[in-house]
Amino acid sequence: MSGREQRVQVRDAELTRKRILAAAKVEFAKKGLGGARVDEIAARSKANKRMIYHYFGGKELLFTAVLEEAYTDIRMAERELALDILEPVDAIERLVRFTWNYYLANPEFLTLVNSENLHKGRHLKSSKTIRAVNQPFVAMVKGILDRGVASGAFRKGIDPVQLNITIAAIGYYYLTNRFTGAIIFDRDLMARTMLAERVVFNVETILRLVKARP
Amino acid sequence: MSGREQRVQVRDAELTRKRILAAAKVEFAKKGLGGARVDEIAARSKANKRMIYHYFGGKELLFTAVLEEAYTDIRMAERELALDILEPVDAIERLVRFTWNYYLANPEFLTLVNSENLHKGRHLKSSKTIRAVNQPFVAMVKGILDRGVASGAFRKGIDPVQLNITIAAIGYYYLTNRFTGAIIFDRDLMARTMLAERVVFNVETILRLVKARP
DNA sequence: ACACGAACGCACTAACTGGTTACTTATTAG
DNA sequence: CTAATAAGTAACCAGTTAGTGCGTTCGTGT
Repeated sequence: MSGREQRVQVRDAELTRKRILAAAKVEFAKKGLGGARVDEIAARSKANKRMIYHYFGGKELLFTAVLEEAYTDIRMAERELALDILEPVDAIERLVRFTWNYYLANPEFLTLVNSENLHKGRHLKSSKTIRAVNQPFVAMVKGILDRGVASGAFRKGIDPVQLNITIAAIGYYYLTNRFTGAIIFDRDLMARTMLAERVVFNVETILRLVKARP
Repeated sequence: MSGREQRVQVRDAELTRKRILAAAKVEFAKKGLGGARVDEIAARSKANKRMIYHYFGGKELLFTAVLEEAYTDIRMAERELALDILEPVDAIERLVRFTWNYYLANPEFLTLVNSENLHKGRHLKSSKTIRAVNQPFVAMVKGILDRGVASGAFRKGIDPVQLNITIAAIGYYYLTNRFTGAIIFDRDLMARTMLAERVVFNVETILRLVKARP
């Protein structure tokens, strides 16, 4: 029982960077870019504030890094769905369910995207990562749509961009606006039954939109 | 030409209050609750900062007042649509178009709602105004749906709350996330042709969802 | 063993920021 | 006309807040 039982200080640049990024994601998601506090991120990550400037260069650059990571994560998860080997109808339904579940499990993603749009996309405008990571996804949805049209399952002339936006919209809006929604509709929108009802409704909405025969 | 050509100081409590409220709406919509600055609101409204505390009691209470006004405005506009005297199908289409146009013409509404949801609906939770102003609207959409089912135009079993949310969602998401959207889809989502395409798509989405026969 | 760069931490600051105090000026009831 | 009240202002304050200067400690290549 010697005196020095203090935590042995281990230096790990990559780990510290990751701790800061994780703490920043939580803080930015909870308070927005304007409301987030650099000191709070430092405290939460158990890193010194000085390290934030060392690794990221400032609050705005840290925010950019958080956004890039968030988009990379969702697109990586989507890639694992392997939608390109499914029947078109199944692929679309799976994408609708996945999108819903991802938003439900990662609500920070929604507030981060909202924050970035409040700031007119300024942080991602020049990001190579974002474009690189999103293009394959958009192309894949177009692929599903084309296969569906070819097989006669889907009707012609659907813009893949509009479809993509709509699939995201019906899940995203319900969840980001769940607080004002609960007040306006006087219901607990996060109750199990309501959530279950919503996915079914969303799948129905999208399938009715794309299917050739109802 | 006597010396005192200075602006004759006119005192008008109601006008000052309105100027503050209008300036606050702009500032909160642009920067969010956390990013908005009380001094900026004072400057923009050409009122003394002290007046903000005099009329509203503080930043958060001012934010609450802005939100209440924003919701009152949209519901007032909706009431003027007189949807209850239209054929169900026309009423729904008109509502979809109105919602889209309102969001397009009043983008502050979108960011204000986003901001309030970032703060978990804390400012509107106890607001009587919000509930009072929204309930007739929700009831009216339910009315349209019931009439449509009765006439055989709409299919049975559609939850009016889910429909309401969906109509808002497909317009709202496209517009609030237009900046990240433009980056991801590499298109100007605000171009005339894209906007026109979107309303058509939205009407199509909702009509396919509610109609009994396609 | 040792030197050197990278990781880390303390303490500070200049500019803010929400809110207030103390005071002046216009309006109006009687 | 005047006293009371409400509208309006300037200056200020205490607490934050993003960002830094500078010194210390650790790990590693030689």
